[in-house]
Amino acid sequence: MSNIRHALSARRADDFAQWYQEVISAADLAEESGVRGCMVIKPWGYGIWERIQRLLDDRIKATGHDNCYFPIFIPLSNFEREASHVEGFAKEMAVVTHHRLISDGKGGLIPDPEAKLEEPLVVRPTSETIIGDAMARWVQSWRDLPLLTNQWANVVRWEMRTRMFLRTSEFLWQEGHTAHEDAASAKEHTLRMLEVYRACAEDDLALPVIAGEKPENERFPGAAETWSIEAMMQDGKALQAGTSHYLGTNFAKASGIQYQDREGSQQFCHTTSWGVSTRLIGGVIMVHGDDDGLRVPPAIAPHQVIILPMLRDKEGDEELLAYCEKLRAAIAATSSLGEKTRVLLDKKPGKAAAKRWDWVRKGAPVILEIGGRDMEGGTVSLLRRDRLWAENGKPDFSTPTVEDAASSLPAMLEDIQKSLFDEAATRRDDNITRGIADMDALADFYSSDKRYPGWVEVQWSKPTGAALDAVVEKLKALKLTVRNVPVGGAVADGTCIFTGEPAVERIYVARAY
RNA sequence: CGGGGAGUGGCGCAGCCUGGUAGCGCAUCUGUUUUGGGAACAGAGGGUCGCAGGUUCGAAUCCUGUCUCCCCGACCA
Repeated sequence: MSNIRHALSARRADDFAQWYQEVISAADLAEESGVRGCMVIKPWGYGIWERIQRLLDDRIKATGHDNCYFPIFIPLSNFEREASHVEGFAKEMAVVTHHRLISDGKGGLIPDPEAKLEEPLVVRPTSETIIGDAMARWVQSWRDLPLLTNQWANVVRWEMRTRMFLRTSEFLWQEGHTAHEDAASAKEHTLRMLEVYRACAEDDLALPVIAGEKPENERFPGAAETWSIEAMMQDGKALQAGTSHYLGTNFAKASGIQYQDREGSQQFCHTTSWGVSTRLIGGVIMVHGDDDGLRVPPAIAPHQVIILPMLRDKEGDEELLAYCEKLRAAIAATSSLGEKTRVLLDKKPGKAAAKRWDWVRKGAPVILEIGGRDMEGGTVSLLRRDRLWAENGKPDFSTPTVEDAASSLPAMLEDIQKSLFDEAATRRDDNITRGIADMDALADFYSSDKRYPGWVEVQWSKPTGAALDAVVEKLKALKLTVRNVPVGGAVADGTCIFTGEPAVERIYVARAY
């Protein structure tokens, strides 16, 4: 429909990167801060994060974890303990070296040379080492295990190239840290939390994901196994939306997390860690956004229903507002998706028709416009954000009675939640290609189209070490990466696309964020 | 961190080459007329041109440095 007047100026199909940025500003999610790589998360964006937090926190607590809070500063000597961890993060650390400023004599301030810290503090890029320190104190006996903790925090990684929500120098996340008696129980827990992430992504954020194990070269620094959930964006690229790590005894040995077992001998714990971040919001944008802005899945929408009275600055406005308030209360008394329906009566001055587009861009799931004639007829003008346009190229309003609107909203919100997921899942499934059996075909596939053709499932022999490095190089030439080996994926029955050896498993390769 | 591009009222831009202390559109405010739908007209407010130095009688404009953003690359749970 070329006659549709969209709410954004950028089009997904023309310039996905520019469109992404326009959604963030048009939906009022976040803005630049003036500090490199750091953003201000605005109320609508932060409200979405709070919803994600609430729902995920419930899931984390339901699996037996307690929340804690650890310091943002980690003593350098503490951070140094795990060698591969250091190697992985050393290049992107913020370091605190002074604790006082003095005048530079020119009206400015400089760190006081007299106030240099004896031991620098690093700003946490993740908290394995400092939490490991605590675990070493907290765990004495097998009776203390498993130790299941989580924290909600900010972390800092000095990234070379940043993008709002997807990769920022400072970001908000949740990091779970657990200690277990043995490898089997720690691995089991790693997968349990991966499943929690899958459920949260799919059921709460309506993001279809593929859960699986990352290849050796993509492991978290210091991990024995890294698992991820991967989501497909509308440009066909993959986004790692969450990770869960089995850390073996690497951090236990580095931090001295030991316990006395049932036989009375000292054992090292097997630990896990897992996290998801504000990057999820970037995923929601790139999966559910359209040419009119964001579409927020109802489960994570700060406001699910917006009531817009068509005020005219005349007598009658008060009566209209009272009518709207009554409807607001009726909707607020209903439950949707297992919680009280979140409805906002937007009384802000201004024309309803103009305010409507602000809420369209923000992606509120349902907008109810109510004018004098609606009030007389006992109806509302209802707009579903997931089905915005009618055949005639105009907003597709329906006009149920107020009673029907209020009573049908819970089911409608559930339907929107489901339809956003189904739309994304269909798109993902349509863009996974199978049956490519050699590198030439793979290269052709990814060079045949200007747009990203999505993901490809290939079979491989699971090379390690130098052989894996060679595979990574081959893929890199095509700007591709191995995403993961899906949990419960079909068994291999062919030869490795990279080495020609018998394949042992099927993997997804894709371009990625 | 390398290559390229850009920073001028809230947003999007022109002006810069050929120095003479800012302009357009949208938005905002006021008024009028309208209004079942992303209003029209008129008027008004708002910017020391990212920041710091330098050249000059005079700098948005020229020079140097620096910060931030965007794209590509390298890097990256």
